[in-house]
Amino acid sequence: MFPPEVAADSPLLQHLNPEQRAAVTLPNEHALILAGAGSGKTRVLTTRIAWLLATGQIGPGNVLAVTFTNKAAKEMMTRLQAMLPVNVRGMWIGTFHGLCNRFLRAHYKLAALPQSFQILDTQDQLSAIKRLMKQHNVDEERFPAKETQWYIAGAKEEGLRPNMMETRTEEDRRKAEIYQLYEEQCQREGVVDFAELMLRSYEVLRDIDPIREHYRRRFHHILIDEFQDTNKLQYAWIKMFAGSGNSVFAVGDDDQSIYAFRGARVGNMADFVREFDVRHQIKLEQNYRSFSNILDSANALIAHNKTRLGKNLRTDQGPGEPVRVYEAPTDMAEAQWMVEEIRQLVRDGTPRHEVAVLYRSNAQSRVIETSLFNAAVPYRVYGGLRFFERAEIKHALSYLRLLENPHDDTSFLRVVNFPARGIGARSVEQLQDAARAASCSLHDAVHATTGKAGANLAAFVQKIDAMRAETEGLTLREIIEVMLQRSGLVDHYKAERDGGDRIENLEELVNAAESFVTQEGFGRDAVALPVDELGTTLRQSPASQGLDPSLPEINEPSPDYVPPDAETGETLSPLAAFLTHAALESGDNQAQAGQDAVQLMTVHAAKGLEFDCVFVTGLEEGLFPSERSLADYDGLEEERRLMYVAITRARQRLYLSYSQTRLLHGQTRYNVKSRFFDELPEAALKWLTPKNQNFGGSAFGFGMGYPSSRPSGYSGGYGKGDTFASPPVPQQKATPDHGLRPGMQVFHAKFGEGTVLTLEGSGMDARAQINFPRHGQKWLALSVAKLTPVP
DNA sequence: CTCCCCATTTTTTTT
DNA sequence: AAATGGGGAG
Repeated sequence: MFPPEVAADSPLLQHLNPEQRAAVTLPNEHALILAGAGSGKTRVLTTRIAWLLATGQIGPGNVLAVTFTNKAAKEMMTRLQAMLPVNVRGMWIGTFHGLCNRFLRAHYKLAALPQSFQILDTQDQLSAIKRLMKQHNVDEERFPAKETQWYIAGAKEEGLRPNMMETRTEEDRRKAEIYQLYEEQCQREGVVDFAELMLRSYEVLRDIDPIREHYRRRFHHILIDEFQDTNKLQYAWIKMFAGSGNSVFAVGDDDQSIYAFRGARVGNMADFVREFDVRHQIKLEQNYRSFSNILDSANALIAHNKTRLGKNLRTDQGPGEPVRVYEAPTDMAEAQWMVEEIRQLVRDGTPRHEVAVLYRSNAQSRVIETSLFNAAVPYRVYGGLRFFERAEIKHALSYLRLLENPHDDTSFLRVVNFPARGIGARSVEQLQDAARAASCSLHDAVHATTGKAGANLAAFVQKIDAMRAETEGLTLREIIEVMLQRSGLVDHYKAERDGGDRIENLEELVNAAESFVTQEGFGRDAVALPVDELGTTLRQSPASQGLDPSLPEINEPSPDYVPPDAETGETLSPLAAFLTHAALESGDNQAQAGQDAVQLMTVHAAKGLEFDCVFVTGLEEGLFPSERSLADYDGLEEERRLMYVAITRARQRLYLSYSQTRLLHGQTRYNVKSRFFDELPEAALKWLTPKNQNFGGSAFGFGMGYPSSRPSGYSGGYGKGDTFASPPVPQQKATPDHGLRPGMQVFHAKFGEGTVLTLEGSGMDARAQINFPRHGQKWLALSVAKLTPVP
């Protein structure tokens, strides 16, 4: 082991600025790195690990690195792998939940879980709660299942068990009681929810001294990404690992804390500094992403927040282009303008995937999609259903889970009558009664049922059991293929009108399993890693750690590798491992990846990403900031941070737009521009409206003058014979009877000749937006204004 | 058991 | 406007 100074010129440190280098080479003490947007946060984190390994200070087994998302974990491993010939697979790098899963599999006995416990995702949890409440006659009016779910998850994230819940009112007592029953049900069925993964691990660490001590001896360095997003339980969990002699390296940005609504506590940063007596705080303020007009806007905006640790981004890049601001009369016009702008960007050479359209809420994507679609601009929407959350996939997974564990009642109920096999609510109810009476699983209770219903149930159970026998010893791929056929899922979807997509997804499931087997090494050459007395994997002896080039190359990092049982060497079946993988990593959102497409997503989803050109849309009071956040001050500050995140996504060009009116919940809402505009530096902005409209020459305003491929022009619906059937095509109202069309020349007594831009409303409410060359753009009520068409 | 109609409800999301 | 969920009818 050599002192850090010796390696000060290490190639690892070459491309780091002084602050980054300082962070990477910090001594073994607790540290907080305040990493602004685009300041090279991931790079510092990964290089820190590489540095610790390369200088021989520690071995791969001594690192615990935690992230929130699988994507971040994977990226960390891939980058680390690129820096050092180290086996990242044996290292504890992963998501909070992934690592907890690994921990619980290793210590499943101490955690009082079956080795092959399965994980309930949010959907599963909700249906488990509904089932439980029904069974115990809980009034769903008084205790909606969703709220109960929220209550339970919230409690667990605070580290609270049912007996620790507040029971001052009758209602509190009832809720705690339901929570208790839920816990018992999960335990009985051998399943855990996401929060339980964390809480259970935490409790094992807290209560079992040798385990805690073992891990404390082992993990010399604990690194946490996105620390500002940790909740109370996650922070407590980290504290369990941080014994004397260990150092916690927390990286975060309080200005990018946008998940308070789901329990994240920015306060953890201050608590960490206080409780760990953190002496090393490093701010990474050098931004490598954006030009200064963009950064100045971000800085000026976020300066309006009162509760900040304080940080200001700077860049060496010049001012760059101004931030462009656009005001549209309607949400459709906003979208139309944006599409035109995007087409121009693409013509000027910007790749489409470098253009992002951000919005506050998912509902806003529809109008934008329509415009993009009508203009035939390829786009990709992030968000919505993920692969493993699709109904047909969940059904398939339920069958697979029943093969693995027949007592998984959630899965049992999901597929007992899917595809339909004559087992209705009544039969299921009877079965549930029988199961409760005998306090056994639904599967085991089937014997007790009688009659025609009983026969159907028996046939179902028999089918599952036969399937289990039949798939014995088969590969994962074969198991899934057999299941798809025997369950009747494929036949069912084949018979369905538009079941084609679903069949495709089911086939995709086979592929997913196949690549899972290859990646995880669950196939032929699965090698059990050596295991120490406590069941944790030890990669190599300390002497050989770190730089051994003879280590085998690993093709793909594996975020959810689980060690085999310490005593028996028993390891998870590929099937059980795959099911865990499916629950922990719900898969990509939408297919059609690879295509060069404009990226549409919420601001939340954009966190951590960057693009050459970014459109932030719908910047209106009530929408962004959202009206639900305006009630309290913290809410507004979080919205502002959200806006900060949005702005800092842009590298070169940033557009901010809003609309005077917007169709929301089927009603036109009139909005004022967002207060955030008042918080941006005027010098960095360029208003495209109203002063600077580009109507000259073409005589067409926004949206007009469409390419000949789409003759219908703006207000798309006026075009007849629309052949673009599938994606979202909004319903357009019938042509109003005032006889005006966008693009028409009209004459007004006072304003003279002008061009009709937009038409709104009908009958007495009909309005037109008209551009008069000498008077600018006007909105006129058609019932009042006297307009004559100019031939 | 299935189908259809009516009523309700709309932030943000990862694991 | 649209999607979801529950209840009632066939």
